[in-house]
Amino acid sequence: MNKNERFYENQQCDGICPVKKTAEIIDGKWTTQVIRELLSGKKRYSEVQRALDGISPKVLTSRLRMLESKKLLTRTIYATVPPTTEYELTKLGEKLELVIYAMAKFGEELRE
Amino acid sequence: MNKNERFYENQQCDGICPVKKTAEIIDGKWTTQVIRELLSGKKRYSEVQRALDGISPKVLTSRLRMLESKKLLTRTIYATVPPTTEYELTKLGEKLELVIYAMAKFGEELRE
DNA sequence: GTACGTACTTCCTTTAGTATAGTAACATCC
DNA sequence: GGATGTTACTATACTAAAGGAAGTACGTAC
Repeated sequence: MNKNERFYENQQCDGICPVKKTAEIIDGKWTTQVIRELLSGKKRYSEVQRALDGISPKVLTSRLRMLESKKLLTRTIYATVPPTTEYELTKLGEKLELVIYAMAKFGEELRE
Repeated sequence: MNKNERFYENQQCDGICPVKKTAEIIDGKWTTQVIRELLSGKKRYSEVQRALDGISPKVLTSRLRMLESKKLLTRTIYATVPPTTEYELTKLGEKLELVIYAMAKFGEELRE
């Protein structure tokens, strides 16, 4: 980390700061958890919904659509009956694993 | 990352998930930026306010108090005139650097 | 006595999230 | 053959939280 110890200084955050851009993506109560679910492989809408106990369909749909619009995941609809939809992280979206991983490691430090 | 490749799986997120705990801390438009400012050393209230263009005093105060209550930073008031307050990350708070660093790296990938 | 700096607080609006109900298309149960 | 179930949503109504604009209290300097 030494060679990057000054990455967080002001001048690097003029205009649009990379930290801010990432913060805007992972902002909200559920976004990180949706991403975490998809890190273990593509999943259907209902699978994500069941895994994230308590998320409302409105919020889940809005988070998935937001991530799709940012090219972090793809949405594939299958014309089965009833129709199913699969969500899968893109290569870009998979790079969020490093962020989620850092968050998980920090979260473990918080046990008291 | 191989030895930890399954860190994000469900069973590790039963109860209170570490990712969720970290997400609750860094949630919001300004929290990560406040932390980033303090990563380069202790700062006064007004210094943080000037660095984060557009933040309202109410939001800044609430973020700083929240971080203080979670033991991520300390607040020291000096009886000068006018009084000054210094905010400094604790050892625990400094560990957020790894999270912010991962966020910065990801944010750089988003340039298009 | 008015203007300034610091560290806030109060008020109000906007946004995020919750809860619940409903839709379309078919398949199976009774 | 009508009722019920499944999937992936959409719609509506409500509440709680976040955030922005503006004001406050305390003193110094001039």
